[in-house]
Amino acid sequence: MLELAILGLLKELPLHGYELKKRLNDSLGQFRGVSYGSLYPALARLEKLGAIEAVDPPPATVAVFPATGSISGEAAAARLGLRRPLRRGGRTRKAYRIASRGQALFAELLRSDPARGADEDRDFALKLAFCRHLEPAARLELLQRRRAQLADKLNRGREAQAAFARSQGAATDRWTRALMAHESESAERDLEWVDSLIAEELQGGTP
Amino acid sequence: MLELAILGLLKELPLHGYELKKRLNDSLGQFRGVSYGSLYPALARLEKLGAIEAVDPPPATVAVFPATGSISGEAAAARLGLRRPLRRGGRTRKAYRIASRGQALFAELLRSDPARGADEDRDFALKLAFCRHLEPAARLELLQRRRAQLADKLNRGREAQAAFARSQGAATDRWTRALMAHESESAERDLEWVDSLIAEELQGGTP
DNA sequence: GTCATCATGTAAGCCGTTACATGATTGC
DNA sequence: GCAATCATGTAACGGCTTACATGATGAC
Repeated sequence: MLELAILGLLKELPLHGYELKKRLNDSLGQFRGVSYGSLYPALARLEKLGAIEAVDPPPATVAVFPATGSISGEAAAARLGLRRPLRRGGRTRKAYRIASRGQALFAELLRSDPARGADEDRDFALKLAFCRHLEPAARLELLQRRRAQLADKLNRGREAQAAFARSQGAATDRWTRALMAHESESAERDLEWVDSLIAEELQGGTP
Repeated sequence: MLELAILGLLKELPLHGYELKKRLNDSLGQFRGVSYGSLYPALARLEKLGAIEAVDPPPATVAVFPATGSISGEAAAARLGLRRPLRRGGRTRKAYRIASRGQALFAELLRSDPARGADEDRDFALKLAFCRHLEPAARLELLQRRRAQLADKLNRGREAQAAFARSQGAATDRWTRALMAHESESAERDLEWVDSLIAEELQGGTP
């Protein structure tokens, strides 16, 4: 999952690890708490696979250099092979860009079978955040698989609720009862929401 | 987290690994997909800690022997030290019961700081499922910590939403927009729900 | 000159998954 | 006798967290 997120972010623009971590931390909610100890090894793995490659003139922070100016200067310096320590930021930055194998891997991960168990919500959220890179049919499939997943979850939830109601615990444990009811309601709402996304998708645009 | 769940289940009655897994899988939703490869080592860890101990006459499956009959027979056999292979089930079962250190560990885990990051939802759900074992003040604290956590999440979500709206992506990526909006709504509803639990708690009973 | 921030990495340890090994009992 | 289910474990592997090591730049 981390790989998918990295590839998705690098698909938009080359970034170095530190910046990547910042974006993972505050843009994709699921990666709050991702640490260098997992990010850098993940980058190393992806580089070894040939999915990403170090890009010589790391583009400066977007906000600072708005697409004009010193970037071309850095590119020129890079062409001359200077590779000098960079102005902004400490220790030499190592920016990565996505390679064509990475594009393929990204597409594959985005279509891959949904995670089973506890990660399924996050898995879907991540894929949805990048589903603009899918063609409509694949996007629809993503949504429909999620729909099935939620329907399953709802069924299991209702069964568990019913079983609990039949058991001796139900009388004394109002918290578990409340929890189960709330989880079922949440699943129902998620289901309705996914249905609305599917409906939008089928009529090809915002309603 | 697995330890807490195990202790919580063993607190009600002694169980062997296989049965424990079944209950984890279909009673506690979060442990769908927990495997023997994690369950048995967890039991071994807990046993080494002295939190649980093997109990000699493993009680037969609850539904099969409703609290009368062969259980006392097994207990008698155990007193005689027969320890013969058990009637129901294959390879000799090894049931565990919670020990007093386990009671302490359970209480400690139940009051422990909430997980940070991706696991926070599950962490809370699990603790709520066992919070009947907490005294009212500790239960209230659990709920209030969860409340703070959700308020935080909601703030971060709204910020991310606002940041996204200001960025170039908002125009083209309706899925990310929808995702963020839905996640904020979910967090709001969770917050209201926790508030209702807190209110119930403060007036000391079901409303 | 020193502190905060930027920046990259490694090492130890934990825990979880998958796959494998083993074997008893029940029902057909 | 064979398959399904019950039952317990181990081994290999992967990946994440925490903590540590290192070092440059810019602000004060």
